[in-house]
Amino acid sequence: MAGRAPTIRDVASRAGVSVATASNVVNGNRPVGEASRRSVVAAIAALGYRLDRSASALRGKSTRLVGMVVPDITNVFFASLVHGVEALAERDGYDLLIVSSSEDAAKERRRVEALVARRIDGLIVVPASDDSMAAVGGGAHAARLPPAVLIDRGAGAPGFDTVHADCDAGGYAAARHLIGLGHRDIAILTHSKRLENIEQRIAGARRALVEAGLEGRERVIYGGHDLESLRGAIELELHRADCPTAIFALTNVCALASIKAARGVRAISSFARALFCGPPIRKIEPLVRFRNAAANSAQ
Amino acid sequence: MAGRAPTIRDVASRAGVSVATASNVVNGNRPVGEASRRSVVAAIAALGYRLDRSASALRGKSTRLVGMVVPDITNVFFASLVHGVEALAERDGYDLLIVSSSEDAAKERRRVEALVARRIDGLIVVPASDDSMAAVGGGAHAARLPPAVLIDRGAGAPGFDTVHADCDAGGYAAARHLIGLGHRDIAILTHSKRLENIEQRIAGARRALVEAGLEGRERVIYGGHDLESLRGAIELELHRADCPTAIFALTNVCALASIKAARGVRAISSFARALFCGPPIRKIEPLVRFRNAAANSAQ
DNA sequence: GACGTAGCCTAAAACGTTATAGAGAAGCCG
DNA sequence: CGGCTTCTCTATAACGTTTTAGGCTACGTC
Repeated sequence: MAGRAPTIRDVASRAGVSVATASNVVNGNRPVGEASRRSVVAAIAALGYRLDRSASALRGKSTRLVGMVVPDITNVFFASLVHGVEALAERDGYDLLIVSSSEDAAKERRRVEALVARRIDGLIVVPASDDSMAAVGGGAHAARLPPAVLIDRGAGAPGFDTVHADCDAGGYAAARHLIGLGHRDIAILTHSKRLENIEQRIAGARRALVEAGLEGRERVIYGGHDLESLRGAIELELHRADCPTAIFALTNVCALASIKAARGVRAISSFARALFCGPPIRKIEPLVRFRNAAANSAQ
Repeated sequence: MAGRAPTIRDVASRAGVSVATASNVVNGNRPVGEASRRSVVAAIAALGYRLDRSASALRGKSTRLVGMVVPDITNVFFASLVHGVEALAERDGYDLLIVSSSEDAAKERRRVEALVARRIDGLIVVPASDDSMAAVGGGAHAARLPPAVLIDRGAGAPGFDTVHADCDAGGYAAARHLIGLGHRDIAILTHSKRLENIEQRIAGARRALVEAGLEGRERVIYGGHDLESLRGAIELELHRADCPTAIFALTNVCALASIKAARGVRAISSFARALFCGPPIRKIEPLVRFRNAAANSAQ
């Protein structure tokens, strides 16, 4: 067995062509004659050659690496974004470097710099706040950013491509829906973070309320980014005598928190209760086991 | 402004030391005298130098890159794993390359090879099947794998470190719990994939049933990996005259499917219904908008 | 004073690839 | 036939870092 992995040099010499030609076969950068191409392909197969992306990244102008920053990979909304990006990246031969900002602008900045140090070809960010990425572009020795696109937040930030939802229209539609169902006391549950995204959803909802003559009747309830603080916040509201009859949850986490809170407030019929509203199952110790490779191989 | 990013050469010459010394200051590889260290640090700050990880990866023996393969990042169980790994990786200065295998062993293999081409320092995999990773190690020109650990599946695979739950004990505990609640007709919902993980959970549950004198009364229901096929499978069961009174859902996705199915089967009281059991809200078009950097900057 | 050792430092050779500049052959046009 | 273009190919210089091998100084010991 060969001690070290074959390099493009080995391929070239076995195929009887220059290193440059071998390289051109591998990455189709420049056209190569049919005869040369064939012998290079054969040599690659015979040696089991694999392009070393580290070297390729250093010398070439592309790393075929895309960086992605999300506030919380555990949130299925962001996970879905990652999923979509990953699929397209794979299709085009890119690999995805995913980092988490934990909704923290400072950490986001640090992580972006780490990605830039990897010479990523492109950057996709769900910013921690609307203006957090603006800071990364500036400064004396600012990280020279690759082409970057902001998703979900920071819509229209100068210097970036952005993709975002029309939150005003969404908020309006959601509120209209609840009003149409006959609700007059609507609570709006959201995270206590100044985000255009959120404010526009609220603005849209308010517009619908005003149109329906319900001006000022909504209550906006703020919680953190975690399920539990949101649940606590909305639960407090649901226990009041004049509790709302509907909740407009501004994000998926808010919706989950609302459902959790509602379960505790009203009775739910027996079958479903047994299934998912019963007393929590005795916490089963995960009983996690570790086995090491040496032991595994020994068997 | 400097046209190109400063290199360690620039740092060294500004600090009046050799490149090797500057490098040693940056990565603490070998001790450096206090005076030299200071002037290097000062030069780094003045120039805004940042280590180029591509070059570092090529020359050095470590890339500070960890690869991670999960079947589906959208599944919150795997997302949580990623979250934990990412946190530790960041703490230790590693970046995480995450790829998705889509529960497909062939794709898993391709993705692992792509990661190896990046010279990752380590590999963490939730295998598509118990033996899918065994194949990657072998072969004539097999990908020379870095230290790798298998999570959740492929427990005890030779050549790998593995981390996994004690599924038999878990299945036993879950079934005991349901039996304790008085259930005699228990359905087991799971994915139709041959996985030790799953089989041991079923075995554990069966053990509990046998102990309770309920031998053979369980029904094992198989669905795919997606919510909808699982929901369809369990719903069929729930509509039978002799429908089970409890479901042991073998994974989180199975549990979600069970809940979805159960909602359609029994009435749920009004308040909760309005919240999350009402007719689905009119699908609100996301109204996604794109804006490009040029336009954003022009404002 | 010779010698060994420890501590700090440097020059230069890698690492495996891609980009550049240009060479040689073949074909076409006047 | 000279000059031009086109096509294929090659030799070689990067890319920015880390590692290797060794050199110099200072210090203690015999």
